[in-house]
Amino acid sequence: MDIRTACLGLLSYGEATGYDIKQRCERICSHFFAAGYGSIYPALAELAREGFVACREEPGAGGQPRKVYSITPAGREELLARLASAEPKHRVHSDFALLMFFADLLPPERVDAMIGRRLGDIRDQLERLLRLEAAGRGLPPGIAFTRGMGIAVLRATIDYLEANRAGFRSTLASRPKQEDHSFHHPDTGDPA
Amino acid sequence: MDIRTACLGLLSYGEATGYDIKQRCERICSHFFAAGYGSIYPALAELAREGFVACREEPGAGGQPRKVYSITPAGREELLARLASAEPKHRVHSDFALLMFFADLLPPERVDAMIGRRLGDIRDQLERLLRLEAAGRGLPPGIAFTRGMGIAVLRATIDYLEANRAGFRSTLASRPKQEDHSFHHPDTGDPA
DNA sequence: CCTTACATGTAAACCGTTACATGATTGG
DNA sequence: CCAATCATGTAACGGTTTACATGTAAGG
Repeated sequence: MDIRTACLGLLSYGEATGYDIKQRCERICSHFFAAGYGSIYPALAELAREGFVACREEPGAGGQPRKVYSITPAGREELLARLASAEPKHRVHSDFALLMFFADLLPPERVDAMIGRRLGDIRDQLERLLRLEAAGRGLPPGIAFTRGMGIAVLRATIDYLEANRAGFRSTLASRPKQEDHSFHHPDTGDPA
Repeated sequence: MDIRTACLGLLSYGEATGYDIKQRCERICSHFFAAGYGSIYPALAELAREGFVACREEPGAGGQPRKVYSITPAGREELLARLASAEPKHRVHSDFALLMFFADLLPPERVDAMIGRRLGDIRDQLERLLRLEAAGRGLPPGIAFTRGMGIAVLRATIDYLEANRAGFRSTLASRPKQEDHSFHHPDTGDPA
């Protein structure tokens, strides 16, 4: 699903500026979706060109004009169509995991430090999601569902990292460099 | 981290053809990294040009030549340098979650069906990771660590989905369409 | 006979991220 | 005075996906 659809969807929850959309994303769906201004503004401009959103100009804080976008009936229809034809893909791209994957090529302290930093990031994300309920009572069902899913995954990750950090570190320390642990011949897995 | 580095890393575990690399990826790190042939082959060609991998041609099954790549000492050095300077980013892009996020715009049966399909995918992935240990005894520490992390996250997701599927469905059914659940005025969260 | 697995590669299209460019206001 | 917040946008670059192009061998 592209960013245009996501913006349209976010706008189905109420009008917003490009800036607002980014903030909303970060607050409520940063655990499975991210977008930068460089994607959002052009997306909004195109949606406006296509008539799926309307734009109203307002003087914002400081006298500079701000563009408040709202979804149009045509936009709602389009959103429904796009959601109906979207495939529910799911992909994770984790350099953190990749680095852990090659951990025996790195100094154990660095690996441990990375785990520490990652734990910090995850805890921040988790707190953000927990705060979300405290503030917005009676969240829309979709938002509550994805929030719960995020919390479950984040907690599981924290638990795993905390439970295995020390053991991983000592395993790495006791086996300084990547010795020849076979991984090529039987190609790890199938009967072949 | 780009695909070139990832290929170099995979080759640090033993020589392989482009085809092998893709299979390995799918078997052991598909839960946090993916690459298609269209990325792998050019990556390998460039690494060879730079002298980080060596290429040996062999007659493969069927008489067609296959190119077996192996990492060179220069490649090992380069890999170390790249891993040392890599930032441990982590990003999830989930259209599945996005669709759940906008669930009240979709027919409840479709939402439920998507959850069912997703559960199937996750269970397949989980099984693949579980099989990995049964086959390759004594996995390298990094691989064992990321495998464990994947299993933990996958299990947590399955548990969440199973526990909340029915409730989500009935919530959606009892509230047919996106009524005006405010999400704009207090902007969900902070004191502003 | 047909499909799956093995095997390699190119080119174009599509998308998104990053960096750049600008500017006012508020609070420390 | 400096940093942060609010606010909008463009352009270049980098990266991946998809489609195209080709061919053998084994198994059902």
